[in-house]
Amino acid sequence: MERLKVLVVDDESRMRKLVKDFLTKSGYDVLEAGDGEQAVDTFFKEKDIALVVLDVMMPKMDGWQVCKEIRAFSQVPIIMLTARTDEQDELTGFKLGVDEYIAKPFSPKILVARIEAILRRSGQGNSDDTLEYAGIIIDKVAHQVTIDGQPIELSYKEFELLTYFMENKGIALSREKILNSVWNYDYFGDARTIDTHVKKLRSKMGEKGNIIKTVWGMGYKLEE
Amino acid sequence: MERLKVLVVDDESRMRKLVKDFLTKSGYDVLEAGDGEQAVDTFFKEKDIALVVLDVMMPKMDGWQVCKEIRAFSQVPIIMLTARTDEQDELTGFKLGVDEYIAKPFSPKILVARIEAILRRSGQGNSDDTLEYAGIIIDKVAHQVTIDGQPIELSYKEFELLTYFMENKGIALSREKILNSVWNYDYFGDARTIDTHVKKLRSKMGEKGNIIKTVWGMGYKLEE
DNA sequence: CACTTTTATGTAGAAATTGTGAAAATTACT
DNA sequence: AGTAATTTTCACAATTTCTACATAAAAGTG
Repeated sequence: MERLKVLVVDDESRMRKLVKDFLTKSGYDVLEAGDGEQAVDTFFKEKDIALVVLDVMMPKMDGWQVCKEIRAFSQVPIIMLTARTDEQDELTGFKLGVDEYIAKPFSPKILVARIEAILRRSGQGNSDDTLEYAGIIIDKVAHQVTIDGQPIELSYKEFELLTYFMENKGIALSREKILNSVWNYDYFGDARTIDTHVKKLRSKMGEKGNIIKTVWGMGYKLEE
Repeated sequence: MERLKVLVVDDESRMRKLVKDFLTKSGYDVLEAGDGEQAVDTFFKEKDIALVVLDVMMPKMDGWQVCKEIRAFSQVPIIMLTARTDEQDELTGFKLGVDEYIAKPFSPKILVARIEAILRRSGQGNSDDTLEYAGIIIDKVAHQVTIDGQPIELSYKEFELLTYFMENKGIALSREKILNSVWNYDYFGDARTIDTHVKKLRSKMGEKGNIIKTVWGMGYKLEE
């Protein structure tokens, strides 16, 4: 299991160090940024930051601005730190999609607790863990599929199979290939078991089922 | 190897810059346009744009309109960005021939992934899995043939046969040779079965069918 | 032009492949 | 262990593709 990355943005290096120590001890990988621009740069250079802790008051680019820039591309959870308990700020923050709002000074313990709560809640809401096409949404983390908003129940294999199709839409997949990818490499059974699974998948998918096309003499593919 | 050109259209320059940075890093040549009119101008001035990333909401001319104008002349893949998750929008988009639909905010990583998937699918990706000649495109991976942009349905043997012709265009192929290449070596049936397949191929290819010439007393060839 | 050879085409039956439902085997859950 | 759910196998039906064949059309030959 990989450690989750947290980006800590504050212009005071002492502050960053304190937070970093606590988070590192709690099992996170911590990246630092000393100002807003640096924060945005780091965020988009590193591609899998799980959460951002963001101070409001900073030189060059303040926290609100950083938040906006990040939100234009990402739903990553953001925790805002502010010295003031100004209510107006808090409102602005929620409008921008800030997930939590912690007033300085705060205890590092609380910060860690909040971070863990948020990550648990969002299921480490990495949007790369979802596949979407033609009204079919696959949530790999929750192991859940919805079609046009309606959740459908799939068995493990069915889920794996549909995921494989979605990850390779438009590509004709031979039974051999499917077996090697979805089944374990040590499977030596009948390839026709795929047919059966495709049949069940199609029927469970209702009228969307016909998106899985038969490529005669070859295998199957998910239509584009 | 030449870099593929991607046109990014958005009225926010900050947004364009971020997308551009990512795409440039991923090996694409990025052109920018700040509004719809500029987008259309740029698209038709540059003649080999491989893909367009298009924001819906823009001044002067919105994304749908730009899409229409481009589609009137070109089948270039289009990715639409929209802030709204309005389903109606999505429907309109697909009717206009939008290839992908990404809701803002999104992660640049996803955008790049989608772009690469689309280019790979449309065969423009840097792969030798596609054959192209005279408006006929064979996508070996998808096991799919398009003629002047229109996909046509071929059976397994027909697909193999056309692929063989395309790989040997301009070369007169004896029935013997064709049998040995397209059919299994243990085939001992009538060589005249090729005639039947050629007939079906020609008819399925419509007026492009006559590109397969008869070499009297010898076999067939794909005209060069 | 008559004649031979070769190719084109339509059709029907053969062969191959996939769809389907049910039963058997395996796995997961109390 | 007992039960339910899932996965796999299997047999046969349905479908698609392939091939053979008969006849028509076209091309070459003298």
